[in-house]
Amino acid sequence: MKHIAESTVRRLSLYLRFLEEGEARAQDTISSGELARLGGTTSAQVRKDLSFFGSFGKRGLGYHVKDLIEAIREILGLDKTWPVVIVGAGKIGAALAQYRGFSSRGFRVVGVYDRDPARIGQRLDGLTIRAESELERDIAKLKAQIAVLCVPSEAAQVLLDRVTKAGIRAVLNFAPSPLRVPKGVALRSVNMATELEILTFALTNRIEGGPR
Amino acid sequence: MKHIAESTVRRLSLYLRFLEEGEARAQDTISSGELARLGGTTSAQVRKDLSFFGSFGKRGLGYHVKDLIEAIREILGLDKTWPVVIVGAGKIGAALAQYRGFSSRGFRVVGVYDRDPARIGQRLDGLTIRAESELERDIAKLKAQIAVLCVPSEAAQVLLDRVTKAGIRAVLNFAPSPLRVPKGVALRSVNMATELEILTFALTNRIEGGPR
DNA sequence: CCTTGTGAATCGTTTCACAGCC
DNA sequence: GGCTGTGAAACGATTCACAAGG
Repeated sequence: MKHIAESTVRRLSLYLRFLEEGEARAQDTISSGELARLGGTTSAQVRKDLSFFGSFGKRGLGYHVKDLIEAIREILGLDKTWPVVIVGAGKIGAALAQYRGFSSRGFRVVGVYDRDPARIGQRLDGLTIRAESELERDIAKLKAQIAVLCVPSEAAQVLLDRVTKAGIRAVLNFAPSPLRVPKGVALRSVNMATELEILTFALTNRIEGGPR
Repeated sequence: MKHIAESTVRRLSLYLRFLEEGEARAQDTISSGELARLGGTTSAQVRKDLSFFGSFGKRGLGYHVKDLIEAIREILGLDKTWPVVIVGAGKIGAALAQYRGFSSRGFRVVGVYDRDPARIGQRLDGLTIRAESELERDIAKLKAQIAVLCVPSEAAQVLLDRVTKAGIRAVLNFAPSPLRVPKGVALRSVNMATELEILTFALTNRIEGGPR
């Protein structure tokens, strides 16, 4: 398959949200123009994004909402439930472990891990915080392929190496340090300070910060 | 000034981090090649990024670490302290209110707000959670220009409208719904589910793409 | 008419390559 | 010799515009 830009995938995720809202309102079909208006893009962009993966629409009519939802779910790999482990049960890790937005979209947090004995054994929304030493065994047992890293910078690379050796193939990192991943492992990093800095750049340069 | 790409600003934020690490190790100068290696990009990219804003290097030598730190801080608007208000003191809002990565980089959380009477008055790391009704008065009094939105989707647009009317000019949004901002207000949204979906897309579509 | 799907054109970003300076 | 700064070339993403189908 051709290479797909990250921006395309991000927009597909957005379209999916609008489609689900449409489905909830019993909307039957939707045009590329309407999706574009909702998503702040152009109809040509919507059609191009979808056309990478197939022909889902009907000329003169638009896209059938339910069919397109199913198609995009399959494209994004959301047609199954993904077990996710959260590494680090500090403030951010604990918040994410209880975040409803994950479970409502095909992700299931199956484990939360920390090295601090004071935290191990505490309960978070139906999950018990476990010792970091259990990570390897649990990842194998639970067949988890996705990890969310919420540990301090100093620990991030070591833990990333450990979880990828144990079978994790995708990592969402919240530590504010750049990480190296083995080939074949997907990595995304969210750096809160960088996000704020993009805003202060916009403020000091009086530029508009576009939607992401 | 010419339009600067978001990717450029993001890289500047990254370079700044490496430069600060270099400064801590008493490193005097750094080349574009070294910055590139650290940041996973190319030396030409580093030089191009910097050249949008001026000539900071010396040919044959590289960049003086301290000077470049100062220059990038000024470019990003980090040469002053920005008061930030956090709207919504749920799990994510509370975690961010206590996040050390903000305060260590020129951001000062000056207020945390919630509408839930059970939360109002609770203390978070030296701050007292205040009533959402105080937002307008406090934003004016504290001259805050940046808000971090950590409220449920349904409330996000209403609160965004309120804070922008009160003087906020940049918003970092964690609610998973698209928002509209008035002209002249910068907005960035971080959607945790979308980040995970980009990862599941990568996992699902790893057809070709090299040996493992 | 309406709207999709898509080659072609445009626009923006990254990489190349080298002149200029330390 | 080493490294920056920068036009030019290459690459990639978005927008245009239109043929084709409901």
